[in-house]
Amino acid sequence: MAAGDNGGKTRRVPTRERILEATLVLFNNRGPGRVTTAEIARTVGINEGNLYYYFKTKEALLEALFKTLEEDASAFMVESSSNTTADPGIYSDFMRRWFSIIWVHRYIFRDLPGIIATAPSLREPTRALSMGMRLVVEGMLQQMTAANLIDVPVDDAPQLLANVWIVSTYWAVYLSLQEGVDDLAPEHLDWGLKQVASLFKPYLSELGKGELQIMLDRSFSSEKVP
Amino acid sequence: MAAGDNGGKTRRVPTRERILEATLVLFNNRGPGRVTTAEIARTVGINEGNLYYYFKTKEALLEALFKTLEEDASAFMVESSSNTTADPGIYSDFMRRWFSIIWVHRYIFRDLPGIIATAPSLREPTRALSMGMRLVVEGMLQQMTAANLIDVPVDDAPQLLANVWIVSTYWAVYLSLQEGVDDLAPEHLDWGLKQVASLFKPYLSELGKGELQIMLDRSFSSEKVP
DNA sequence: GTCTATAGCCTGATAGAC
DNA sequence: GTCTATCAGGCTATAGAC
Repeated sequence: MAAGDNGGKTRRVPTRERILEATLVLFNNRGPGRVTTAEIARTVGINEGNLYYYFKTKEALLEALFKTLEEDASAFMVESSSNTTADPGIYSDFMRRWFSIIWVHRYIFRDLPGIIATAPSLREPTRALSMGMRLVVEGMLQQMTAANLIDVPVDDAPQLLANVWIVSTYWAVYLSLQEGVDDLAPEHLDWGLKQVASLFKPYLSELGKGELQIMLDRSFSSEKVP
Repeated sequence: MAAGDNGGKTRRVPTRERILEATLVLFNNRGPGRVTTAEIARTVGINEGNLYYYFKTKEALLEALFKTLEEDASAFMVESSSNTTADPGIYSDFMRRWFSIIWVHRYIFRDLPGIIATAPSLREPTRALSMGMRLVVEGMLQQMTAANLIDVPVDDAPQLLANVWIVSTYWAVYLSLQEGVDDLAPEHLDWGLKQVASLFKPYLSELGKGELQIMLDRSFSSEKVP
């Protein structure tokens, strides 16, 4: 076995990726504004100059991280919109997956105006993401309507869609304030999911209510969330 | 007329107050993290050292500003909970006033975790404020229920209350992203009010729906908002 | 191509002299 | 009430080792 060959035993994670992973954790904990490049380097276990080798600026780091969100989100959107099965369970899965994505990239939503201020290049991409998600939720609503799971008056739909976005992105911040939760743990996803579900609840049919219960019973807490 | 005497013509605003006013504007525009003490001093038209004379640290400035929010909020809470009239219009007024307060102090809610990080002394007060408001909204709900304006199942109430808080504090951030609104103008209050109202809408009685319409018709845009 | 060591530059909060 | 000095810390950059 040659030197440098690891025989498929210890797949060495490339430094670039390790940087992105560590940065994501740090950002999620304290927000980009309160994390220094020195700290990132220290956490990864590399030199600050080496960090510079991969990402010339902090903005470049933010952009690279945002790209991973975009990848997660667009993969998700494609799957969601291509769905045609009649199984009502997909709506539960839909919400749960979207919630996981939000959770993983939650630093973004903590102070969006602040992030855009330091990385103006992210302004349009964030808007596009938000618009895209709105369309997906809209499509989901239409399918649910067709499946007799829900009935939302046309007049109420726009506000409902906006509220879904607001609550699904800001429940984490609310929790940290109201409940005094500092380190948001995966089990709090349950709480957030319930909040978003409650927005739909008044409009659900009996069938829809049963489906909702199924979703809430599959607790996040019992799963491994990355 | 003696020097320094202004003859009651130009009531001189104390420097301390001018600092607080200017800081509020700056914070609302860009968030405390992106406003420097130097800029505050420049805006007020005083020296940075003079600013230091009134507020030893940036944290002290945040605390003083928060106190003004507390004053607004507690005055509001007292009035709200002491109300006993049967006029359904008070619920409209209630929401409109609370919304005004949120608007005036909106910098607080932009990155609450960040603010608490730089001013840990605000941790408990912010929690207390949130809890207090929850109680007030809860009381309002009970009154509305008694007045046959609304009927919220007991199971739904907790989530509804949390969503009211989340949407009423984060609609502004949503707007700046989704609509690309940078400088949030008072007329956007209408939009936010509609969002919060839509949370109650499915639970309203016919009487309640009429009342809701009255509230929305009194547009913020046509008023002077401080 | 990957990484370390170190330094320069700049901003911003604080403090004490006036 | 004002001005200037100090001090810390963060981001960026370069030279050179592996």
